[in-house]
Amino acid sequence: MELYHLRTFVAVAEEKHLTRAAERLFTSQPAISAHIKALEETLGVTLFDRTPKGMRLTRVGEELLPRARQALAAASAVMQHAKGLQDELIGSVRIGLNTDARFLRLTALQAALSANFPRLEVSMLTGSTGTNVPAVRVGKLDGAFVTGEIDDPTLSVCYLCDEPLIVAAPTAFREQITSTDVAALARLPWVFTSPDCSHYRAMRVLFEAHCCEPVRTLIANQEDALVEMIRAGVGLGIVRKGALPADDPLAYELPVALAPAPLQFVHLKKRDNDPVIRAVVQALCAVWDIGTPQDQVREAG
Amino acid sequence: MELYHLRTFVAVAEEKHLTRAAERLFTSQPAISAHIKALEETLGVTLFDRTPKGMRLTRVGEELLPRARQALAAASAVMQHAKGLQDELIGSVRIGLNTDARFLRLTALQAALSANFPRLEVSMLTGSTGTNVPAVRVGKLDGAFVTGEIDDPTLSVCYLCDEPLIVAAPTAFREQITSTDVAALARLPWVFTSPDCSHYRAMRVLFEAHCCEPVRTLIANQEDALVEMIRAGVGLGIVRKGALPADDPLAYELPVALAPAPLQFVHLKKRDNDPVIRAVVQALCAVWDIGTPQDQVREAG
DNA sequence: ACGCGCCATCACAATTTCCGAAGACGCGAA
DNA sequence: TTCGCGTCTTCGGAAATTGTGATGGCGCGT
Repeated sequence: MELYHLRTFVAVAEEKHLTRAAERLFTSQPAISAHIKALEETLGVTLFDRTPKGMRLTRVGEELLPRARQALAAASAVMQHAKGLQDELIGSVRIGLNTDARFLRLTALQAALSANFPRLEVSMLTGSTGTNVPAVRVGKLDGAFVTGEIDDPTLSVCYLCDEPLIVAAPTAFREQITSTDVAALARLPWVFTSPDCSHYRAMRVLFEAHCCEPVRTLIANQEDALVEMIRAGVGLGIVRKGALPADDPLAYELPVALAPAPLQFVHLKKRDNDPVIRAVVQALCAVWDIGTPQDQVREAG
Repeated sequence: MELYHLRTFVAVAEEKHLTRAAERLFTSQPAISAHIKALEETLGVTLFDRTPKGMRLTRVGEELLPRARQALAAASAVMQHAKGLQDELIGSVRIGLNTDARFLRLTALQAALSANFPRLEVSMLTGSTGTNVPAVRVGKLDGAFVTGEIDDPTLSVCYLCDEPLIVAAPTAFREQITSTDVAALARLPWVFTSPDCSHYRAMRVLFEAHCCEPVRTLIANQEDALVEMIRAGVGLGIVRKGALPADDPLAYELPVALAPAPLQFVHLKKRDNDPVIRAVVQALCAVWDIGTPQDQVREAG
């Protein structure tokens, strides 16, 4: 028994004629006849009395008709519900973070997403550029914030802004620091970031340009931890300019030129057309006030 | 969208593998794949995430699954209900009567029918042999009691018993009746039945055998009316033996030999295998204590 | 008696569905 | 890394189902 049997059953019961039911269902009268016959055979009952004036429901048919309608309505409800769902974005998205929430404008992102896609569940998961990239690659994250150049052909990258980086020094070091010559600074203790972190790369670029290697004092991979270490006098470090207040009494910025690091959002390139990804990218573009996603998403490498 | 799409959808959702779902549904795996693909296309949504380990329900799929189950259950309810109905006799049957209820053992017939077929609606409609036969022929009655030979190839006849017929005379006529010679009796007034009635034929047979024609005084086509006329002294008449009490003070039986009239039940021959007809015939056989229906139903003519 | 409308049946065509094989892909073990 | 395994998808052709138009039977009304 299939739905078309029931559709035909109901149509014939309502029209009381195979001919009219056939017209209503845009098919031929023999087809309708066959449907009814097949249905009667599989159900093992007679649904209609055949009269010269048409088809009249049997008592059994009368009992079965409302149930057939109910089955059709249930099937229709599936279609209906699907129709309602097909444009709505439903599902979950896991976004990896690589620095603090405020800098990433997460509240605005969340607001934009929940306004446009109220049924999308968003998970913001802390991490770092170094951990986020492989997580996106293996599907543990749907997308992630990263800093610095990404060189992976399987990823799509969406540029958001440039993060200015600075060399920060503890106020306690002020008298030891006689010049901002990099080679001289390299002899002082430095707070490292883990190789995961994008700042690590900036640091390597800086010192490799001057052919020197700083003393590795401590490793921190969380920006606020890094800043705290610097302020506590553990050593110098590279941080986002925004992470260090201008009037901080315990640390200050050294006038060393550092290339800014680009803040970006990455996701698997093969999911470029995934509606969830498009939704997130669209929200990001609104939050960061950049153009249409198409203009901004470019291939990595 | 057809039911098999939903069946496959539910099976795949439960088995989480096209392969296993295919086994469960006794079909091939590409067929299952096509079902899901077609369903997703018609619904306009993605129901499953394809993973190397199998199929995982999408959030949308999860929302749709219970509704799909509901539709299948509703369809199954139609089947179930039909199964329950297919052996039960449902409908109505109209039976024509040709004489009084007690003689036809109607209470016993009704009891037998309602015991075996509680959902069968039985209508007992008064009439006469002459009106019943055409009513059965055109379908106004499903079956009827008739008396006398029926000569219609479209009807099936079920013999029930012989009705003894008698010539009844008013007690007031006793002195006028000097002999039981039919020709002499024919000169007295007679209460006729209508030509519809089976007794009419008996009367014609009687008088034609003696080449005489009685005086037609009155016509009654209801047996109790007939008896009342006779008892009132209107004339002689032919009645069922049981319709005239042996000790009736107003009428008595004349010793005239009359062939008994067979009481029978007739129905359209083409409905021999109609379950409703079979049910009625079966009940009649039980009530009249005759053999199986097959043995008793014989062709008319 | 005839035409009309209804449904059932038939043979054949159109469509759909199904199947087996081959391909793509990710995963895990060697 | 490479191979084998299991998964789903796709493909072409076969099989089954469904649909079509013509035909016939039947009852009814003109």
